[in-house]
Amino acid sequence: MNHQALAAIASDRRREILRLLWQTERSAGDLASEFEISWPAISQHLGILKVAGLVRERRDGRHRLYTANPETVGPLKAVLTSMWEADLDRLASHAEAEERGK
Amino acid sequence: MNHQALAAIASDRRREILRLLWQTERSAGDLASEFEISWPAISQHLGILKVAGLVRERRDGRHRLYTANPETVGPLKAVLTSMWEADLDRLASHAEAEERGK
DNA sequence: GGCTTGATGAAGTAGATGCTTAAATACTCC
DNA sequence: GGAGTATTTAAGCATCTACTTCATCAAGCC
Repeated sequence: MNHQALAAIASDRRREILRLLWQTERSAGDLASEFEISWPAISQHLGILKVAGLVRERRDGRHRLYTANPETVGPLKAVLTSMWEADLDRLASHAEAEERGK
Repeated sequence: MNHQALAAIASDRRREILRLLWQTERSAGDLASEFEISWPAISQHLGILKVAGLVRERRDGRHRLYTANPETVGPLKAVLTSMWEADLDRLASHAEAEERGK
């Protein structure tokens, strides 16, 4: 565990990315299509996660495939899992509020 | 565990504060004397830690005494301990570098 | 080679963060 | 109640962060 890893998972966006990459390997573009922000933004987050050692990159033709690194993410699993649940709750209540606000 | 807690411990300074408060109860001023930054800066960090639920405040006369909240810090203990070690290592190597640089 | 697709790099910007100093509040003691 | 001490609040500033758009690079296809 290092500072960069902690800073990396302190960001909502990067936790979302990490959650997807924990489940399955994905290309940067595939990943970007899940979010409403630009490709370069995703690319920047991936760079931060990579420097922190939380994700691994593998090249396959013109794709770069990313996965969560079990070695480094493993020890954080408990924290991340509880955060992911909190994220989902938060998203749900946000959606409800939007609904009410209409 | 909530977002605020994670953001709170992502800061080097706040982890240092939390480390001191994990060991013993301290007043804000006592705490401030351990650092080279101003009292208000410490107060602001304490406010963030308090909102995150990581520290508790108790008033005693004209002092306000702070402690780490075992309920919320407990689950983070593993992460924090490893970070505290990393912090100490980092400080040590920083000091060495300073020494060499003279 | 030249075009297309997948992805990163570079430069700029708005908003958040960490600090500062100065002013205000809360409590005690006389 | 007035003075002094402990601490927070307010306002302002510099730096950092997350994002944007535009430019560039790398690999495969014809």
